[in-house]
Amino acid sequence: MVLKSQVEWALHCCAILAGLPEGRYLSTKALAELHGLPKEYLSKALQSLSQAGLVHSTLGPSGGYRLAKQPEELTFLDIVEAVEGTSRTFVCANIRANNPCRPKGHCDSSPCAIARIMWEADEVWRQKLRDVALSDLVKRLSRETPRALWKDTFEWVLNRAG
Amino acid sequence: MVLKSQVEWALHCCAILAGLPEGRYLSTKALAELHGLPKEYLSKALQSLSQAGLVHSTLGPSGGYRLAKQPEELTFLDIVEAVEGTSRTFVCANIRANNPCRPKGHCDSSPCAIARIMWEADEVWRQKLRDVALSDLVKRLSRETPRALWKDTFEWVLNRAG
DNA sequence: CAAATATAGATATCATATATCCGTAATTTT
DNA sequence: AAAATTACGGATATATGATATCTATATTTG
Ligand code: FES
Ligand code: FES
Repeated sequence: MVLKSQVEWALHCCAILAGLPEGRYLSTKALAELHGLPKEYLSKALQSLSQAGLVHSTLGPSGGYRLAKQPEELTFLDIVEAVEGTSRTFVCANIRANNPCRPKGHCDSSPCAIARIMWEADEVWRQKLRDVALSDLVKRLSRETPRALWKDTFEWVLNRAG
Repeated sequence: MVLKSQVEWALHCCAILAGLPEGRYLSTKALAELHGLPKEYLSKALQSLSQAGLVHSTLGPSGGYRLAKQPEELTFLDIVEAVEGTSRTFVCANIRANNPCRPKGHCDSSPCAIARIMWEADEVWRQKLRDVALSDLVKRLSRETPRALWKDTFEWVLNRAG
């Protein structure tokens, strides 16, 4: 059970877009080059972000993407779910219903205990991701990235931004 | 990103084995019938439990499986990881290394901030599952299952147990 | 008008989950 | 001793989803 690689891509891209000045846009092509990713496929991830309303896009030359909200208001969970979907990691196939001892016509009222426990674990996972804002990530990255690389990247992005 | 259905199967089977009297064994065939599952494939899940040391098996007629530990000492995480594996849900492909602004020969010391955050979420998920013992599940099930069905199932199992 | 862009749909490829089948060794029952 | 039953491992088949590419279209910039 592994998250799609698009999740990593989306997080990196959002971190870059968070550093973009107001009103500027960065294209799929630039984001793909910056991260060494297949442009066409990365495009799918960005479209997911767009459909989820996390980023805003414009067409034409000098078009591309920018964040639709402030980095403080975008959570990890927003980004992960935009790409990965919101469904739970555990699905209850209700195999308890196959018990041959079961009286015929018996109907289960509530979800079973197993599923509830597994879903609680899913929920703490989600809550943890909800507690981290995109701005928190940017802070950490700016602290951990070598100053020169951070500056060069910022300039590279501004150079490519429409 | 969905857990394999074998995870559900393994949890149900362990819950049944937890009710088995000391020294008795229950076969794959019986467990498959009880849950309406394909015997050959369920066998793979049970083999995973066996390899992880969660259950003990014997060969021959009247052979099968029993728990290798007390239900209080078996956690949800033990069972989930035995079937699903212990790898994390987020894998860092280190695409930050593809940044064209990066000085050549630059080497990353620590894991990146994104991966660390995602792994923290994985860890709270695991911790939540570690906090639930198999005995807790059995308690909940005995409370929520209709008394007659609970009793009939227990008898059915004893009837099939070697 | 020409170039660049996002978007959607179609398609291809690959990995994994799901499922079945068979052979072997061990054990119990007859 | 023979026969039946079982766990186990390996091989194989099928279905589903992830990964990746390609094309066509509409929109915007210059
Ligand atoms: S019946 Fe199996 S997890 Fe709900
Ligand atoms: S470099 Fe992308 S998550 Fe680690």
